[in-house]
Amino acid sequence: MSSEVSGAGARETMHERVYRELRSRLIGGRVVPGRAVTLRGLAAELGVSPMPVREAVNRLVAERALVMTPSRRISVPEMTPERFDELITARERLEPEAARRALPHLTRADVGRLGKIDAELEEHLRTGNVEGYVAANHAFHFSIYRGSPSEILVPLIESLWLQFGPFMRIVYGRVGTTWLVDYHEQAMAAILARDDAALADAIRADILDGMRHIGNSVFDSRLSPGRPAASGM
Amino acid sequence: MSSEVSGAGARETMHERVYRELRSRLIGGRVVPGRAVTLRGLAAELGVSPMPVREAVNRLVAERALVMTPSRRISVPEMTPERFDELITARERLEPEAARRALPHLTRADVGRLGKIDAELEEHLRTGNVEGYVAANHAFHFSIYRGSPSEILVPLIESLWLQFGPFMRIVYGRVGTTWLVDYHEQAMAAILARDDAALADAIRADILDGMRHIGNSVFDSRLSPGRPAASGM
DNA sequence: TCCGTTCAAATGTGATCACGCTTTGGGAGA
DNA sequence: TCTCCCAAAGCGTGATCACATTTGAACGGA
Repeated sequence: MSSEVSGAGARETMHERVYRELRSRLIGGRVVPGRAVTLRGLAAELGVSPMPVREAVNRLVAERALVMTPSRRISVPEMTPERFDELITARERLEPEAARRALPHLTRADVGRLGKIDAELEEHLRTGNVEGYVAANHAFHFSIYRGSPSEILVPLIESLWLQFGPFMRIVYGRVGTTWLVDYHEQAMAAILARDDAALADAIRADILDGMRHIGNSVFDSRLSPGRPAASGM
Repeated sequence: MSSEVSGAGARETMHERVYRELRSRLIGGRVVPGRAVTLRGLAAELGVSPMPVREAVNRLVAERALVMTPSRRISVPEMTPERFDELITARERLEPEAARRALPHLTRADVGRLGKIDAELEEHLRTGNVEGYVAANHAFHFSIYRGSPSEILVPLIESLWLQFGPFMRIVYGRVGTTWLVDYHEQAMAAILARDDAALADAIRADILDGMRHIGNSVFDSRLSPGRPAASGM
């Protein structure tokens, strides 16, 4: 009778709270790649003991959202061209399929919500609000994917976004938020038309076009998906 | 100077050892879905304190190889038709791509090794050695995928196999190990021919054919990939 | 015989501490 | 001024304990 009615032992643990906080920072690009983090430091910052932080960080390391150096130090992973290329590929393979599977469950009302999110997204783009844009883009994609209850595909995709997050920050700081080709509207139209192939294509195009644009601007071009850069590193 | 030359702090932690042990049990199907596991129980069984077990189990929960009930009890997840279908889809989307990317790095010597693994695999099939078969099949696929150093795709695929493992045990116990259509030889031929499309097709066929056969025999047929079963649960 | 209550055992969670290793910063020597 | 070295601080790891909650079975009443 404290505050929740759920009753069925659904109380949130502290390490879950910490996990969600760190995750939100990562997806929102509010952490700097390469920066080292420490259990005691995070614990002090979040006002908890090192213990829950340990569990949350361990989980993020397992999801490859954080990395551990050979000397067991924790840090936000740097993006390499190879990693970037693999992430694009994984997104391009999984997200259109997730969208296709969600389509039968998406209603006209869902499209309405997507339209609102997309409007906010463009507003953030106009005002140069990077964090807002990233959050809205995340919301747009996962509002689609989560249409179908998924235990595998959507968590997999979330882990990919988690790995992209810290990189996005750098990217948008560098690229600005200018290009904007609107595959989101194509996606919404495809949902209304119940056309799963068109929806998958719109998602695929959104990923490939956006990511390639970002990758080229950061990694000195010449990074074509499916054909790894032959250079060392 | 103790035993390893690496020197650079590469010593293995206890929770890593526990993680690898549990992981091996899961992939090898040496655990029973639905069975509850406890930290103290595992700790006693493995001769360590509950602490490293806690970290290993948390990691496996993060990878969805174990699940946590709402009342925070740990157990090996049961397979549902929906989960099964999603796992097939994820494998079918990721593994051919991983193979395609590995192809440029695979040598004739690698194919030789694959041939040896495949021979062992068929021997295990003949003698009805389920664990041996599962291990050999795992070795075959990942010997291909790991041709290319991968930080994203291969770990993703490993997590999928981890989720399949406990199910396989039941499956092979029920189906026997009879059907055996050899896409593995097609894969090896494709590697020798440097034909990435053919390699991807062989992997895809191996996955879809094998998995659909298994799924049909366990889930009372009528489960076609990409078209979720409409029944409740 | 069946169902509800109760109570002890067992569970995951979080805190705290000790340990070995790595990092780092300052001082001694050239 | 530069280099080397050593000591102190800081790190992740693992052990142990207290605690709230959950489980499971014995018990008593209908």
